[in-house]
Amino acid sequence: MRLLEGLNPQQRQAVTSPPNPVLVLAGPGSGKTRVLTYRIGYLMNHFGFRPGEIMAVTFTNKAAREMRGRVEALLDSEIIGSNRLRGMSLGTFHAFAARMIRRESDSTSVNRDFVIFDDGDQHSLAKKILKDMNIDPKQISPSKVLDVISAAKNELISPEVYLAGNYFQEVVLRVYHQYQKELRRNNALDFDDLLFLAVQLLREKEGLRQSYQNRYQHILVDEFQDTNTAQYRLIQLMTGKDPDLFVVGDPDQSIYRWRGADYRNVLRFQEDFPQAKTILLEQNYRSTQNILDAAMAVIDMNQNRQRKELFTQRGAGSRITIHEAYDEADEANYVIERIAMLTFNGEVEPGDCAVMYRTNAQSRLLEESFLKAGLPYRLVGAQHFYGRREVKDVIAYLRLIHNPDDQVSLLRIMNTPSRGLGDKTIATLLQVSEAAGISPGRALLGIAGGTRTEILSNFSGRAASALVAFGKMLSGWRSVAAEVDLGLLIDQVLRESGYEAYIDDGTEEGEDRWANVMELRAVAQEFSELGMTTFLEHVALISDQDTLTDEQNAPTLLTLHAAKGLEFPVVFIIGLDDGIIPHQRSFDDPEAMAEERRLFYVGITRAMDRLYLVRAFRRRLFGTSNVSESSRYLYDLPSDVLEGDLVGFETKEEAAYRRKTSWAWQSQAEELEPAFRVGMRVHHAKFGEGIVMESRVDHDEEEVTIAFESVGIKRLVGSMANLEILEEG
DNA sequence: TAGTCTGGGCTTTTT
DNA sequence: GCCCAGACTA
Repeated sequence: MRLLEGLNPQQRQAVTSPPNPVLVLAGPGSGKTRVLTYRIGYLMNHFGFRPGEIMAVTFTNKAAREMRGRVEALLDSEIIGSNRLRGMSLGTFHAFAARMIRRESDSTSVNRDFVIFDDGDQHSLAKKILKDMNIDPKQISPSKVLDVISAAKNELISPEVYLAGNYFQEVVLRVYHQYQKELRRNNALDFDDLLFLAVQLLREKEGLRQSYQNRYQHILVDEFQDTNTAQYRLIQLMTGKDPDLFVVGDPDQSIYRWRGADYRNVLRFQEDFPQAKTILLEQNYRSTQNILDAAMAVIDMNQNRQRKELFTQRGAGSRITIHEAYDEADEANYVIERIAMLTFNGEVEPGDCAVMYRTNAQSRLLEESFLKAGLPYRLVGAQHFYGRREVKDVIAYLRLIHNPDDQVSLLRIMNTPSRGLGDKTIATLLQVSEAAGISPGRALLGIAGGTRTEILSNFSGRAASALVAFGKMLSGWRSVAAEVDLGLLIDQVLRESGYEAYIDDGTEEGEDRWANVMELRAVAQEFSELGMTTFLEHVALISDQDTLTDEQNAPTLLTLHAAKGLEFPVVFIIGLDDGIIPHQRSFDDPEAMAEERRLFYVGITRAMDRLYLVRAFRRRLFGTSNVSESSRYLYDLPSDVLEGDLVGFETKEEAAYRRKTSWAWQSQAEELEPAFRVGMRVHHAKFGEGIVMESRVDHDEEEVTIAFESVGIKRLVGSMANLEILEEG
């Protein structure tokens, strides 16, 4: 069969397995997407299954899109023939669950217009609940509580069965109850609810379960190591007596434990399906052998794992460069210089390069250096498009039009832009609508329609007319929403709400914001035919990765987490200092430490040709600059695949000695003799007289902290400030 | 009701 | 050192 020609023996074995449970342990770059797509093709082509009988689940929209494209290409190609993809379920767990719930909404606590609450919505809800319970959010943070609630939901623990063992958990339990109640009142679900509810539906409704089991004869799961209990259960409930389950994953790349993912589901799978065949994919098509050797040396230090011997036919390739910069600014500059050099020689394109880091905060200096050098870059994550205030505002307007019970959206935009509906008016509205047993959004509509005069009587003249005006606006939008397409609706909302004037205020920032709103409008326009429900679901389930495009030929900046699943010819991993990689927060938890190692492994294995591991001798953390230690992982790398200034010339002990004496840097950056001492009286042209509180020599600058009599404490650069010493102190 | 001040906290964030 | 949220003030 020609379909199988391009596959290696292990891939072929996986693709052609009889329709029984199969577990594919796929090393990085081993062609796992290829195996999945070919498996789908083989199921149809060889076994003759219809696309409607097949379900393939991924974790990200991007992965789903990619797989769809590749299956389509395979089907379109001469290998298989005509396009027969119609009817196949191919998407994320959450999208699949949302569709099921929408269809079965009659048996749930929400109706089919439900909205999906994102992190921000969840946060404001949790905060409100804590406030209502008279709990200081500084004592117990809403996000911590939400984390625990999320973890419970991932483990399929409802508030009814949640067991509280201490005061904090008591609070969690009470918030959890209230939180679910509020979600219901908002006709909303959070991400975790989607999975939980889908599991509940399948569990409780035998007919439904039967029909799903009958429909989906073949289930394929990508990134299986990232499944949580709810997702595992969902898959289990979907498989009938004679399951054909094809799961692909790599426990070594499990980096989302803290989100409930449990790579032990791989072991559970082997227990639950003892007949399952396990296939190892070890041949790598991405990286050079040096990179693979480094990766294996790192990951092999983890215990209790199935080892994979990664190999490639690409040859040894370049050595891995280890570089120690002086400090984080120097680190950023090194990366940019290197990229400039590589691209100048024409060896690589700027877009071939990626810079990876452990924490988002590390991107700032990189960005600054890129800007200073006048070079473009692409940043993944952080303030992504759909997280921007103006985008969320407009979406909130749409959500409210779609679902007037959505109180979180209402509160977000009710007075944005300000229209005379202050805190007091809003608080009263919430109170009286609750007393009337309706949502505040419905109350507003009632007021505007003149049917709720008793509610209106609670407000003074000015507030009342503002409420009526807003209610009329909302009800007007609701009636046109059914008639005009999304783009026109958005235009009308922006105009009538005053949002256009509010955001496009003539400043440069305002222009940017307005451009974002127009961008959103363009996306909405594309959804005009599919409708508001689909559009809102799309924006709720979208992620950072989805907005990553290849348009711009520029280096990519991203976290190690965001890098999973991607590959680049040239990779820089920065911040290889103990405390950053591995992160100090993980130090006291062996499981977390194992995950840090996997994270580094993921980073290494993104590189195709060149890998740079960079660290800083000095690093500023929480404001103070400290001498930092090399990441412990650097010592695990085999020296014969390395080159650079940290290789071969020192052991751990020598490194420790060097740090203590810091001789290495004294030659490069001559330590400045401090000119100012604590207690000195000084005079400054503008600030007048003051006393030196602190003086710190950092690299080639002296930073002096001075308490001025007139303006208070200022921090100045000694050589620049033109300070006159009045008294030696 | 909007701008300014202060204090705490600070990892990752597929959906 | 920097950002965000909530308090405070004009």
